[in-house]
Amino acid sequence: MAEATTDRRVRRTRQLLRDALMELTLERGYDRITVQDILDRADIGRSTFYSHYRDKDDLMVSEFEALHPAWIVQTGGPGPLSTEGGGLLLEPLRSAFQDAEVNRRRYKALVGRHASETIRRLLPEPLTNLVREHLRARYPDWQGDDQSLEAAARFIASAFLGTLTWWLDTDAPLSGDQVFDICQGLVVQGANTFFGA
Amino acid sequence: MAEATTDRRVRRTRQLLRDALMELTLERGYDRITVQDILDRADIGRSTFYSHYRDKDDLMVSEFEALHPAWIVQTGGPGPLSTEGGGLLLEPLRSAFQDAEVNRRRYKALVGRHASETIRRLLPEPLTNLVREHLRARYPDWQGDDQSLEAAARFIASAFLGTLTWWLDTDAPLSGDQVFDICQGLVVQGANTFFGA
DNA sequence: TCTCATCCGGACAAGGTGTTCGGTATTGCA
DNA sequence: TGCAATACCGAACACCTTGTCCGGATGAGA
Repeated sequence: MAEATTDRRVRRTRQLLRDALMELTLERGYDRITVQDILDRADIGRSTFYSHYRDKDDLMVSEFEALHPAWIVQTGGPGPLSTEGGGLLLEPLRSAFQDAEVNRRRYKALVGRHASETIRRLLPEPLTNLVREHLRARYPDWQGDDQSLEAAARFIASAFLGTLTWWLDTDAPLSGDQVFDICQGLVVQGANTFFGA
Repeated sequence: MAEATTDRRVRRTRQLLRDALMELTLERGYDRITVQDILDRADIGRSTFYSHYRDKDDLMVSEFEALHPAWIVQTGGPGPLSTEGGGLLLEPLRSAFQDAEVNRRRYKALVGRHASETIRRLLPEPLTNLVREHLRARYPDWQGDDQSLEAAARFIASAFLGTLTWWLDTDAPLSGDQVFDICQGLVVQGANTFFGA
């Protein structure tokens, strides 16, 4: 869990393991990798691996947390802080697509179709939370019930996440901004109508 | 693969195995089930299992194909056939939500959060195809490029699928029609704007 | 230089997978 | 009803992967 260490050997070992995991995930997909494969690729002993990580999933989660994309950090925080900066709906999410464009390989290994199921199961909830609070802040006068809000938040979050996944997996010649613009354009009118703004 | 058999023993065996798989999936989640668990629950011999199915995934896929929800059948067919019957956008998808409401347990085991990763990976593509052809038929005059259409189709398909999954996993007191109405309401204006209709 | 943490690597048990085979029971069909 | 074909059983098997343990070697930092 704690990634900050002073010992050079520890940093080296963990870096080698994570690099190997990323490479292998992009080559074969996460679930076709064994711990031994990672060990061979990283040239690290078996017992050493288990002195750092509980299992393959633990290693992947550590890589996921090391990425700390903006939209995950935000959801971990207490406040919504998602309406400031740009008047357009869900504008803060744009940075996620821009970030994904820069670190495309890493994102593909983590969020793509062949990523770890553990990670992919983790993603919807924080993203939905982000969207929900954004909607709450943006449409404060809306009077609908919680279930409808939850459904709408989930709807929008799934849409963005699914599109991000698709974009990472294909070789579509679209920039992160372009993809985000499409997503935003598809949802902004519907949301305004739905929430009566 | 071929589920149609005349022998009563075969039908009985396969039915017992699939029932056991469904029960166990709802109880523990698909990936916490071993083949032996299924065998114990169904009271079927080990060798018998492997004479019918390649592995656990194969059994699950057979259950998935046996369900044949309307929207999967449609995608398998040649034509789009998705604009007829109801003028509203994506109205044909309503039947999927209604179907899911009737067969809630089965859908939850197949599409829910703890369903088989194999199945969950299978779902986006046919659903995206359905949506794409629907959009093509509905906005024939649209002049955009293929990549944008693909992104839009993926966006909408992910949104519906994610919301369906959420709805199945929670105990939200919403009917299938209500959830579908929310989805439809959120996307119809955006799509009309996006496709310039 | 010296102490300590880390790494190695081989061995191990445990658990799951998929196959094989001879014997038994049930089925569909004539 | 009788019979040949087929399906089922269950135990054994080899195989793979996982996670743990150990003594000894090596490298880091003070």
